[in-house]
Amino acid sequence: MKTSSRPTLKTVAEISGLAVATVSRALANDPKIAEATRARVAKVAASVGYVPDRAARRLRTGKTMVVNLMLDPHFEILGFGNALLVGLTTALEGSGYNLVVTPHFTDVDSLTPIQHIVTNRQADGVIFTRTAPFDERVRFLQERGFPFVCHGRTEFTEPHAWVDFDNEAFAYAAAMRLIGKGCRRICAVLPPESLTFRQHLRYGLMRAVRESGVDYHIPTSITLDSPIDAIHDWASHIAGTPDRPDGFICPGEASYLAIRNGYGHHGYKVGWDFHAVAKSISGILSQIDPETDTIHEDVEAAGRIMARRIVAMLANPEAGLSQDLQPIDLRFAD
Amino acid sequence: MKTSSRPTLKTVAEISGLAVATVSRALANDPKIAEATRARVAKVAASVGYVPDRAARRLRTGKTMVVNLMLDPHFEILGFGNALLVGLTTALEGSGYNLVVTPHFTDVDSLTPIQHIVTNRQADGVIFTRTAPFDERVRFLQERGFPFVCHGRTEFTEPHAWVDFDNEAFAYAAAMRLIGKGCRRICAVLPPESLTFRQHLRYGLMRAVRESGVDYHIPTSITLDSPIDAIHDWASHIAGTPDRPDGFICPGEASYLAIRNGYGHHGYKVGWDFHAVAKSISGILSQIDPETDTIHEDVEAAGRIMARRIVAMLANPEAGLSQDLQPIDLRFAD
DNA sequence: TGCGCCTTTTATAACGTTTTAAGCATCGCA
DNA sequence: TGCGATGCTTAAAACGTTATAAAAGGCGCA
Repeated sequence: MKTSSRPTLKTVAEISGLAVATVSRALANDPKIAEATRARVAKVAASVGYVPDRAARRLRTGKTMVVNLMLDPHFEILGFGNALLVGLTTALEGSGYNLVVTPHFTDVDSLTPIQHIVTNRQADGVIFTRTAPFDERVRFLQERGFPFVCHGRTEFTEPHAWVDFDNEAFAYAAAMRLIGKGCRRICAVLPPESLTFRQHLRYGLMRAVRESGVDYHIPTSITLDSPIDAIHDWASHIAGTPDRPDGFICPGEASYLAIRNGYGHHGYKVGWDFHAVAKSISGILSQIDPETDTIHEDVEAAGRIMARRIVAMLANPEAGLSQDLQPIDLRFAD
Repeated sequence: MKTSSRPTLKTVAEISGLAVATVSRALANDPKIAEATRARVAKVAASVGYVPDRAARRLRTGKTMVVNLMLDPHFEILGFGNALLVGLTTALEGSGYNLVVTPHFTDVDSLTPIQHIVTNRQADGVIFTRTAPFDERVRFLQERGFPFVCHGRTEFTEPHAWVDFDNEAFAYAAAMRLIGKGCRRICAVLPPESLTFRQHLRYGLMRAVRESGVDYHIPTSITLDSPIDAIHDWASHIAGTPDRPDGFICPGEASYLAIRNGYGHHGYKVGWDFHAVAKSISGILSQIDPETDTIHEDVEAAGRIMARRIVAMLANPEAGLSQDLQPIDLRFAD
């Protein structure tokens, strides 16, 4: 009758005059428990506001009911970690799973925090971004049979669950758009070699180049991960060269701005003296340069999908590997 | 000798030939355990890679070792949730506390998720943002004696832990800067009445107005939370009126852009036909309009501080209420 | 009546920890 | 020799679950 502490199975059992075990199984909807009993127990449980103890469950069953998001503080501040998080948390809401967020630095020590989670059973599943072609996290989790969904693909032959934006289609569409506007030399700022989607973007660009015979350029001194000032300076420099690109594919909002301003230094105006197609993530670009062509990547949706995927995998370990390529969403002015 | 499953106290006990209880207390550095034994146990534990089971501990002690961040999906996508998250997770790293992120909609149902956490012991402490003058979350947590740190202050007399940016100083400094540039009518886009920092900003503006005798305007039809298009349209409209403001205080990056573009519609150029001081959060503005004056709010630092605060409060419940006003950081061009 | 066979319920034992109270030496001291 | 301290260790219980195995009750049927 301890009214102050929160109700447990025992509380419900005493009230309903049943054994703890019976209550437990009734709440689990075990068909071996009489229908009437189940209903009665459910009512009592609801009336006292019983909610199962996560720790006790976890201790007993070994299931943590936790999904771990590993996020890289280096890149996710200006990146899309936030929208991803919103998608993840909202989709996880009501699933019983908690999302715990752990920092980990993709470049320096990609594996250790994940190993820790796996070997010490800190979560039932893991989610991460910035996937590499031969990502050691993927390799490790696969060989340990630990559930995970990553944002981005790998080049492993063994299939695994992932969600990805169709960057190949993005780059191709962007390039074709630029070509349609009369661009003769197209430049794409790409992510570093270490990330898989660099290749996807490159393929998209190359396909367009091949089909149209236009010239192209891929900078080697900077990447999407470069400090924004570095991209700016590079753009400003190349704008002064005779073979400066007249069309840009910017797979990120910051890189677009840096390039637009770098060119601006030389008096070149976007939409007039050169063109650009940018990937839109936050949607802020439509405020800054409404006339610039963008293709939207819905990162929040990606988060929702990833959350649903991991929950499905955890509910049913036999669930087939889900692979989800988000189609591009063209938002060109006309 | 089960080599496959992870080591427990029992494992360590068997190896070292001691009782489980002894090992537990040795690892807790209980002085009642002989120094030599403690050392030996520590060595064995380390050698087998023992790491205590969170669930068992939580069940036994009642401490969840979880800090819950409630984030509002409505506002944190374009807001500063991400930087906050980075600050929180990095500062929590190694503290033993996990950060779990829960969505909750500040406007519609601010309290329910928090009540759930408190009454069902889902976390040891709570962190949230967008604090209201008489925030019901603060009231609830205070009367339940549940540890929390919020971003932003309240108007309650009872003190509580918070971390906040000095918005009063920001608004004052911004206004003075605008006045120094010759502005005659200063406008500040403020957050909705429901948020405490609206008043701080207003006080800062009013102080500058009083001291300098300049004219001012506070829009009533839009707030910082308005859709960016609404702000844009409002700016575009007011730019066409005879008493349009010639100086803007923008406590957010998006609002700055919306205003700058709204005025741009009428051919008014920022830095020439009107001036603005914006709060810089992501730092992106220095790319977009390098010449515009900004004052930086270091949200990541706020996150770090909040994390450290809550950990301190949890370690020592007697710890005084910590209140932390982040000073402004002027970054004016000259 | 007695036996087996359902259906429904329950006692018990774990899961890995911390804590309480008790145990066991050893020692000083009478 | 006995006896209380002292210093260290430990057995056992508890936290709230779930799973296993067994018990209880009712019913049909010989």
